[in-house]
Amino acid sequence: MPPVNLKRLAQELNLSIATVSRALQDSHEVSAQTKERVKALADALGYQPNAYASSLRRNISKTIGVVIPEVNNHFFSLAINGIEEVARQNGYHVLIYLTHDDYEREVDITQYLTGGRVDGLLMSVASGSQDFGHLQKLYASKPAIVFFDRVCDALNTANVTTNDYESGYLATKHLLEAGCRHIAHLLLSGNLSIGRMRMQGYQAALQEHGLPFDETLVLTGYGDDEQNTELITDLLRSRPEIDGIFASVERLAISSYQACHNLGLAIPETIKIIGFSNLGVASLLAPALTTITQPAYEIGKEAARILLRAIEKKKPILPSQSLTLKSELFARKSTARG
Amino acid sequence: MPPVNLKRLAQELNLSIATVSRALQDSHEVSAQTKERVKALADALGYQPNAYASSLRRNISKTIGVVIPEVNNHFFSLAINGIEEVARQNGYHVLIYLTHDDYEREVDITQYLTGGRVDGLLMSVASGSQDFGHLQKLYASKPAIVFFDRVCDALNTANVTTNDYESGYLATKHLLEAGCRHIAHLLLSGNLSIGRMRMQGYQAALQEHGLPFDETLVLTGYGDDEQNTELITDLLRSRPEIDGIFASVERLAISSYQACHNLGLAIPETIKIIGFSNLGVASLLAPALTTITQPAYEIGKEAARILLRAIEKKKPILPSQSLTLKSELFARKSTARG
DNA sequence: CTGTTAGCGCCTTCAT
DNA sequence: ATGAAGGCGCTAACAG
Repeated sequence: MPPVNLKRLAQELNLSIATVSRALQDSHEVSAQTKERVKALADALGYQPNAYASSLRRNISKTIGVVIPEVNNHFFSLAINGIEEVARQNGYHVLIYLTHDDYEREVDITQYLTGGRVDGLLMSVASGSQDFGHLQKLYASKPAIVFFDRVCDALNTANVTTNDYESGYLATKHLLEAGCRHIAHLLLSGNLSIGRMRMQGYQAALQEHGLPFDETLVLTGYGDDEQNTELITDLLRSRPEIDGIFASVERLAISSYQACHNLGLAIPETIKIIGFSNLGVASLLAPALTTITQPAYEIGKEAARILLRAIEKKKPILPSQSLTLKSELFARKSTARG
Repeated sequence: MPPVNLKRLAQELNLSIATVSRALQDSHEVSAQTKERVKALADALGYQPNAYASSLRRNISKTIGVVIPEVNNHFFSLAINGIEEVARQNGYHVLIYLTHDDYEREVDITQYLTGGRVDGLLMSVASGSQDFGHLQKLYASKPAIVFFDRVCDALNTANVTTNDYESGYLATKHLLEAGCRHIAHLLLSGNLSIGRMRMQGYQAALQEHGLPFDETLVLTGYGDDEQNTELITDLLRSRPEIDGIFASVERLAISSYQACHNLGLAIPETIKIIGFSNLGVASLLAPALTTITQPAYEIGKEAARILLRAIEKKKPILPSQSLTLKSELFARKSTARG
């Protein structure tokens, strides 16, 4: 059973390979009749063009890469959802790579990608990355790159982000207006642009309300959830004046919730918690926490759109194409009873 | 600036393309000295082999595809984690495709994949799929396939699953032994093997305890969470004798939790809930629900291992390589106070 | 040990 | 409207 390729089709139809190729591409310079014959046989035999031959010849792979820290995270999985959607609609394939927030892996991965395997790249940088040499090298090697959420300002390309500064500001203001006066701020280690932005918003809101910025109310968490719960529990125990918590990451909001639970502190009566969340856990808890939700799905879609447009038009991506989408604040649903 | 390919390296070194190629592959038939020279220059110029040329020539793509319903789901995202891990360790790339549990899309996707783009495939079938013609066609067209979690028995290949029947049985037994006598069972529509197995376990446990199987206690939910919460609320209102719920899917467990909350039914005093969950939400709630957790990460890893081994050895995958991993039951953590 | 040759399957001038 | 021929970058069989 010979393979089904252009040669095979050509032989069976007594045509040249070139004609068959053109017919399948709906070229104007092929008679309608021939087109029909060709397509009919192609269908019958289930012809599928060899993607690699085509890529090699045309120097286009119709494939994009997605490099993110992890997928087991509502934000990123929703983003992938959006990316896959846009890619599929445009006939693109999606390669996925996970860095696990590890700098070494990120470097490794970017090296694979230097080989023309992808036409473009969507990236959210690992929290551990301080040096961006690997990204610069990758960038120099061709593929279009769009960053989303966790961006790298060292490259001259577009970013799709959310209004992190403003969100941090609004979250804190929300707590202040609800009467909180001693608001702890929780964030993750690593020097992500995101964390910095949110924290600046937090500081701005405090300042606007004439409250001092107390560094000892800022807690930096790590990877392990249980450990974070411990840290927060300790903080709450030693600082009983704390009446509000602003968690810059969903997992820290959950840990806060559990810490309060462990200490028997009523939410929201004694302590109010507001945390970033992406249709994840925080809004399902009882009592539900107030959350700030990033439009993750839309972020993925928009980032993919910018990337694909640039690829199709063969134009470089400009920083001016960057987009900032708005996060939304969801106040706790009243836990209706009856 | 000419491109960095074998030709370029060969020219600069006054060697033939073949020798350069062999040197970069550490072939035994190249002098150590030449190897050094070649590698040095390759490094200096940042040579990266063109993946597509190599794939075309060798008819091997070092790429696998993952076809799953969705990624925004703890089970699948953990599984991808495992898959990506194993793939990366073996130098494979991972293409991802989402069906959104839609039969049409699944058919579309399997058609793309018939073109030799991937060496193998990991799949969890869409819940809507009744006809497996597309899978049979795909299977006939070459690539190795391993199913995980949601399998398709129509193909003669390996499956990686969990002990669904046993889990359903144990979950129900757990409730029975805790004193429940009227246990509702919640599952999703679609005729997935998984749902059937778990339900059978449920029935077996009831029978063993001499309780009748009451069809009116079985509720089939749909895609929308809020709607499901409504359905469950109605069920609980109209059947106040219900004292236990076995949810075959995490989202239904959450909906049950919220329905109880809405009705003011105490968990676990009035109603005990046990639900499948994958390090997701259910165990974080307060009170925490008892959960059955599938080893999703391990499932992904094992499925990928079976697949890659078969690809590397160029041997077909046999049903006898199927694996059944065990789910674990986690009783609710005592919500420690103080 | 190294070089020459011949494709993998496809697309694209150039010729007819 | 069709065909013939060359080559994308790489590998592998066959010489020497």
